[in-house]
Amino acid sequence: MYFNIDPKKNVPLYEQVIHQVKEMCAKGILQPNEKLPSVRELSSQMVINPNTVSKAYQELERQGVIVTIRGRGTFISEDFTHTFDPRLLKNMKQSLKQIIIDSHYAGITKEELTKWIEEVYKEIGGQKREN
Amino acid sequence: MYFNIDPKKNVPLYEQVIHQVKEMCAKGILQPNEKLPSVRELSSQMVINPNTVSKAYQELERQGVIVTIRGRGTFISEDFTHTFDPRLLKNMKQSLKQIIIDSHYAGITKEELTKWIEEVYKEIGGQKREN
Amino acid sequence: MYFNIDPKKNVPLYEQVIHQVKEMCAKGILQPNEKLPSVRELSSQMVINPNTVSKAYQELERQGVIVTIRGRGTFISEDFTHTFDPRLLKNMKQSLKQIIIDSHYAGITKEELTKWIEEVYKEIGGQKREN
Amino acid sequence: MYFNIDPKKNVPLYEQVIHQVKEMCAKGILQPNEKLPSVRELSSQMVINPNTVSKAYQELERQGVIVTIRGRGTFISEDFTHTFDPRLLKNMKQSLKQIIIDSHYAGITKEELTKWIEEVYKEIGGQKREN
DNA sequence: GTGGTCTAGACCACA
DNA sequence: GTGGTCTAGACCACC
Repeated sequence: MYFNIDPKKNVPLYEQVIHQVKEMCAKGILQPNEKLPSVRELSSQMVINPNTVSKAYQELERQGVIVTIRGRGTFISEDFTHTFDPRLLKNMKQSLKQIIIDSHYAGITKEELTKWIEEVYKEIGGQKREN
Repeated sequence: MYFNIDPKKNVPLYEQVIHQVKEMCAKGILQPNEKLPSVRELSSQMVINPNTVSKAYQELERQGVIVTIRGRGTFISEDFTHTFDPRLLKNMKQSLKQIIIDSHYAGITKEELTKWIEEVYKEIGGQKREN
Repeated sequence: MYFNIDPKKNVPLYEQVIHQVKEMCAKGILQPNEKLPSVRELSSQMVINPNTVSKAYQELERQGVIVTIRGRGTFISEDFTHTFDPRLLKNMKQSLKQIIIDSHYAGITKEELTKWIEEVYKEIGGQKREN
Repeated sequence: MYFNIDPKKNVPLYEQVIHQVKEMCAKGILQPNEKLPSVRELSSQMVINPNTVSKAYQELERQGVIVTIRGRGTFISEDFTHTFDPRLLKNMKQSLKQIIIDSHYAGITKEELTKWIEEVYKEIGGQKREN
């Protein structure tokens, strides 16, 4: 459980935590039913405010990525169900488009970008969550 | 020159303007040396504050997308030169990774995502900026 | 942390702030990782509008001189990396040429001007930033 | 008489004209008593507004670089006398300091900067105005 | 507490 | 007419 958090980035800390957890799940580093560190543990380990970790956990739970069982702790959820939110899809599509355009302005060719994407899928490929 | 701005989105207004201009340039709707609407014009057209448009224009100029000529107005740059900023590249790569993971969680397959990307490139394909 | 701002000068206030911060960094008065006064603090201290300070800070961050950490404040960067922007170089060269010509018109000899330059380098010499 | 004017620069056009004239004088391209093109001539040659040229000429005359003789035209002044304006000196010194600091941030060493200065003096060296 | 965004409205320099 | 700067004051997200 190593977290890579950079307060200098303009991405909010709590979002970085969310991203990290989701990434580790996708890569299979975190397995379903696995226990996550407590809010206090994680916050002291990362040297950030407990509220920040708490907020991240809440959002992760809202997204169905984790579940907290009162008195027992927080766990990776066993049964992740995709939620087809059309607005979410639209947003992702738009973000993707924006990145493509920006990369285009930065001189990145379609081939390079495709290579990047391949790399990401390779990292998470063997551990595809298919439930 | 139709702009689509949504004040309800959590993306800042001025960034939305930036995105739109860059997208229109990439698609060829805006051609090099073409005049953009004046700050006041665009702001009244979009029903937003002139300062907001101004901020967007200034950032676009910083990125080299447009040039402003004193007392005359703002124009699409004719000579866009890519700047290889390693930090920028890293950020884009990370954003891309995040979108892929999020899309993965939303149940989007690699094939679907690749299709999306193809679509974007098709839109901007014929008008590739090649300087 | 004493700032000298002159609203009567034709140099914009926010640029004066930028210059001052960069000068203090170069002289070693401000050290890497040191915290800068908050936007509100500095603005009330200088009796200028917070937005003006904010604009200066944002530009300084863009230049890599400072970093802002969300909810914590702004700090002098610890790792300043030079960016070789050819346009920037050209501009500086031209400004320099102009000053030399103007000083020439004002009757300043090459020797005097060289002495001025020596003085500036002496001020910042011992504290050279060597990222 | 070739003028190099770039409306895209953030330096006002009329200042660019002033700079050019002064530079050409310093280099000896323009000699004392030499006639300058009329406002109309120059403005049409440069494709800029006559008012802009006029403003430049007025400022040049104020600085004593040129003289206009009603009905005859505008000429490079024969007897240029240095004006020791302490405020002007202070401003130049400050501008110089700022350029040095900025160049320092851009990774330019003292040696490089000195070389730049040498080059400028070499250009204007043989034609030093000493009256 | 921090900075970021936005608005409204003013003034100025430039062309 | 153009964009640039500055102020005053508001609201928000983040920590």
